Amino acid sequence: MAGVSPSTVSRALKADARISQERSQLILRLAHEMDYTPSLAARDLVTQQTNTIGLVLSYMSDLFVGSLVMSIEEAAMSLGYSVFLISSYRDAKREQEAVRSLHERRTAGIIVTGSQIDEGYVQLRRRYAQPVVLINCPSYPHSISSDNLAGARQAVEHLVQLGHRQIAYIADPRSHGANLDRLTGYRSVLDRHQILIEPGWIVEGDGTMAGAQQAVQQLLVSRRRPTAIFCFNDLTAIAALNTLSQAGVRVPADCSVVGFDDLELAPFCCPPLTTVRQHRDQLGQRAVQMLHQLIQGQCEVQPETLPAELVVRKTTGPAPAVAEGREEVIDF
Amino acid sequence: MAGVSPSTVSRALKADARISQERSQLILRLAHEMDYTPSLAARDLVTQQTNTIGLVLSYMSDLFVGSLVMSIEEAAMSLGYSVFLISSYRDAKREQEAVRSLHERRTAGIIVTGSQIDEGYVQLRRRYAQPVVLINCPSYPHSISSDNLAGARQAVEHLVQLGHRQIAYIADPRSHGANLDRLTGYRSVLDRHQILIEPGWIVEGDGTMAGAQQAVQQLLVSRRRPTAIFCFNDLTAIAALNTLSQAGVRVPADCSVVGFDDLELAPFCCPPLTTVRQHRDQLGQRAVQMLHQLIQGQCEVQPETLPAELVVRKTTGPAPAVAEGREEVIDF
DNA sequence: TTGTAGGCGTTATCAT
DNA sequence: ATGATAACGCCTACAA
Repeated sequence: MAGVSPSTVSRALKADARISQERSQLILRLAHEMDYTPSLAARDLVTQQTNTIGLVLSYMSDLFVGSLVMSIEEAAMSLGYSVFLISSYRDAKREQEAVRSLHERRTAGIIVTGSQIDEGYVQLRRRYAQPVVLINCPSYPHSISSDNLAGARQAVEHLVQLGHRQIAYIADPRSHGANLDRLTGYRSVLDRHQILIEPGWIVEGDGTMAGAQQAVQQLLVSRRRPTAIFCFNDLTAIAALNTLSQAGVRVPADCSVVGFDDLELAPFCCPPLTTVRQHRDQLGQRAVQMLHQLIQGQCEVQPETLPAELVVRKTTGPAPAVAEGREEVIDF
Repeated sequence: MAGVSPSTVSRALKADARISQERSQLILRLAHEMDYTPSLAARDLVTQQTNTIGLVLSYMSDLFVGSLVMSIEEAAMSLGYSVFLISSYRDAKREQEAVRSLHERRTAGIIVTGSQIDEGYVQLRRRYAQPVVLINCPSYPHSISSDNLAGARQAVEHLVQLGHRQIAYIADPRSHGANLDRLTGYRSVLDRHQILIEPGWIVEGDGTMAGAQQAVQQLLVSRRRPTAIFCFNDLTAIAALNTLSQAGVRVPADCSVVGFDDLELAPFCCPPLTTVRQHRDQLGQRAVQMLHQLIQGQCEVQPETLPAELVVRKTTGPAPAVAEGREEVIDF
């Protein structure tokens, strides 16, 4: 159309140095007029590189994941990558299918969050050429995680310091890695203080808020009601807040509640939620940086753990002074 | 590797009929052993079609968007499409850049939600070959929208029926389309009932919860406090609930609150939130179906509007009996 | 049932 | 500074 060879057009479009001004101008103008856009597929094919990274995540509608994705997108963009997202719905099959399809797309590398496979990637790593970085799976060599253990410890220690001895934990079985660490942190603090955990005080939701609600209801009908609840995450805590309120249990006067994540929502709960902050922006940023290093062939990257810290707001307070000793006799 | 021609391998991999069993088996086995995965870029290039649709959205961390994306992904998958997501951050420049990059990727079609360009796509449509479907922009010929107008009317009518005469609206200027419709619905109901809207009763947030909080604070210091607040969306309503509670205003005794969206979160607010339900699953599903029709060359698609209905929970109640007549004299 | 040949749209290499 | 040529990895006729 411009009466020049494809090579010349190619050079004009990518602002190659060795091309005359006038030709370049002409070609650029024509390209604009006819709305010509080069085909990425063709370019990727000959270049043998897609500047795209794959991101596998659990659910799109998860607030934690949502802001994580934003930080990943931003970091990726600043390094010149596009991001291709796939949801796994916390299903191992779908997760593997997602990774396979990213392999098909020849993405430069993959970030996985909320994995159901976890260490399984050490094997996938050999089969597939693309490097993989996991978020919140510290046992994997290439991973970035929040310090779930320390975060949970701070939360529970805070409750113990407030005088609580009857502390429950609402788990999320779907997030086994993070869940296990938080549970371990919970247990370790209570152990250290020689506080017994009643069997019925560790309850499980199903991942939904309705599930969390049911878990709280179990707690409410248990023989000894806990005076404090440590929740796997903020959404669980919000469900707890609501359920307690419906049951006439005042927070924090009758029962304290602690969440995990520190979503944007947390300060706007009623009352504002005490929770453990995860630095989602740094998690995403470091994950992309690590992946970038791996893509560039640097193999000596170390797994990283980012601090998680307690943010005290209004859902935690002193333990209510109930007849505790007597009840203990009844229970055991 | 199998000692056969590329065509044979190609046929085996896509289960072509005309190939012998044994060869096919062999090839499939070898392919599996050496972890061979065909290159999508090469296939797309020769096939001249990517079975991928592009999805441009405002923010990943928006709960409304999140569940919309899930329904879109699901519908797309069932029709054999992959989905490529890009965030626009409600910025017109980034939105256009997103569309350009999807054009580069030769996606089969594009869905846009939270557009800042809106009707601008009627022009883009000619320049780019890919069909575009907009969500919540009823003025565009190819669009699926919730009935924002009717939804807002139901919400405000509900408040009027409860005796409220001093009703405020918290707007979100970033979502101009939907915001305008909801504002219009709000106005029309009050007009019909010949209820005057105090100038200070239409306030704007900045899209964040903190912004919504400030908007509510403006309302609280206004000369005549509203007895009810209609919020642009649920997150705004949650911020309102919190701010009112902090200020010692009881909901719904002193002030009623209505949201919009009916997020999963809504029933778990304190108190559970009265809101207008948008059928996000249907929005997404219909959007994909419409796009699919356009991709297949059917041009006679009509814009669609999906019903939005009020869900009454616990944040709305009878208007408090204050000395209203007297104050009116003071104010005017 | 299988192989051969051509081409998808781009870039890289080598000439000119 | 520009053009010709080959190649990227795959698919689709067409021929055998």
